[in-house]
Amino acid sequence: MKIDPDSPVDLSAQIARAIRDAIVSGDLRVDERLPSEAELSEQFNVSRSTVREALKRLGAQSLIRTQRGATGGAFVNRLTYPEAYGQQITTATLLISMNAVSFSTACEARYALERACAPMSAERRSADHLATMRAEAHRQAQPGLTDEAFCASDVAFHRALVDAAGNPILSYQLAGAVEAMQPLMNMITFSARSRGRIVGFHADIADALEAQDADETDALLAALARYTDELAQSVFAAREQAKTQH
Amino acid sequence: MKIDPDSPVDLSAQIARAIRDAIVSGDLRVDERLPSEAELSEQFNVSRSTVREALKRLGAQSLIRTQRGATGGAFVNRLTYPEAYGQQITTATLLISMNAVSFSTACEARYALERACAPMSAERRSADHLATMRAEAHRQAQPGLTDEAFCASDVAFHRALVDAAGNPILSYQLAGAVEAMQPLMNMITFSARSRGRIVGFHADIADALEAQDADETDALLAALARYTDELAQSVFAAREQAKTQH
DNA sequence: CAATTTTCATTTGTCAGACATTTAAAAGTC
DNA sequence: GACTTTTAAATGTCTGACAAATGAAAATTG
Repeated sequence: MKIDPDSPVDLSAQIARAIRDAIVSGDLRVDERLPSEAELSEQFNVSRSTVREALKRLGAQSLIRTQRGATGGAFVNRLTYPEAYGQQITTATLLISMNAVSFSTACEARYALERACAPMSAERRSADHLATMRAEAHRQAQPGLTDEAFCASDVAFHRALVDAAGNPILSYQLAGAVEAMQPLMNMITFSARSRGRIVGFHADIADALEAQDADETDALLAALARYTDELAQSVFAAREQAKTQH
Repeated sequence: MKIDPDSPVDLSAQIARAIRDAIVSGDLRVDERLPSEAELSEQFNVSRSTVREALKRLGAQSLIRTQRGATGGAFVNRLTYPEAYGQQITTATLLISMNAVSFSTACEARYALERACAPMSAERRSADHLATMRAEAHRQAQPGLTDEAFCASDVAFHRALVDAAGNPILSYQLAGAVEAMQPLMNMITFSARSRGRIVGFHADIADALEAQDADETDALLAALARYTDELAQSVFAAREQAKTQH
């Protein structure tokens, strides 16, 4: 762990890097306690504040957790799936919103990834996953649902579909793609008719999964992808026209 | 932006949260300058060190960047694709290494996702992508290549395949899946014979993409997935046997 | 002796004030 | 006008202090 005080890079960034490397390389094991802030500041020959700033950086990436008190300190954190999901979702959401990603691009990516799960989901789907999907489809058919609630239920449906594949790495990867679409989906107002179509797709997908029919599931997802994109395009076009007339 | 000094949550975490929310909600726009540390410490009624720790947290997530000097300060950072790739890769790598994810699970996820790209890659592949893939396949055939170099080239090949789909969101999502596999792949020693098979697959995939044959590409990727997993299983089994004999 | 309470040392969280360094704009100089 | 110097503002770092949490050891009590 070498630190260069004359580097143009902040000391706290260098220290964070050194500790991160130690974690990634396995030098520091999960749940192992790091030296106290005072010890670290002595080791690296910097002030305690600088060490603290480095530790905050690592904490923000869920690489460490800290605990106060006598036996407290900073511990190497086991990155859990929920934590990784969360990071994945915020990153993907920001990436999309800050880079003017088009609806079509995001939609294409999302459904391509979902279709990658379809064969495994069809093979391994449990009764639990099917029940969740049917419950969400039922919720979506309720009248008086706000667009936000409809989209949230849509996300829940698709997450169940992905989770049904029984591969946690896939679920983690897909979490970002599915959830990050929600802000874009929320831009659309769904008519009763379009909601009806989507719910129909969802019911058919649940049926296909129950029948363990991978090809049918894939075809339905492809059709749903096409319909979603067409719907969005027509909504955007209508909005554009209203603007020019106005 | 409300801060509660009596909350069990650290003040710096609360402040980071408040600023992050302002960024995500669009209250703070890209490249907009945040108030100076002194101003923030007055606004939130905390010391400058606490504000600084909050800013370091945000910096670690690439949400802000800081600049020294008269016109310096903290600015809302536009999350670029390379930055997002990097975060995605470290998170995915740590998730796999810290949670004892099996080779089979990671391999299945990776190839399922890659196959999701295949139809688009076949349709849109450019001469550039094909050239990259052929160059990497050629490199992989060179004798005397270390296992690490072989794996690195393998990653480069597959990233070109993914990038050929021409969907940046897909590329971003797949970066994690492909790169995070590398440490696992590095655990395998590739015999000349198995390298030959893999290079053969790569050449065939490049051919199929050039011919814009999506079905053939998909079939080859599926076969490569199967071969990779079998290879890993036999390597692990051999190692296990050697251990018990020893 | 066992259970409870108290004390205490350790560690992180926060604060205040100082100085160093960087940077661009303003002021001065030729 | 072009160049140099000064200056002000901002982040980066350091020092020293106190608050708060927390578990372990010590003291107390029944």
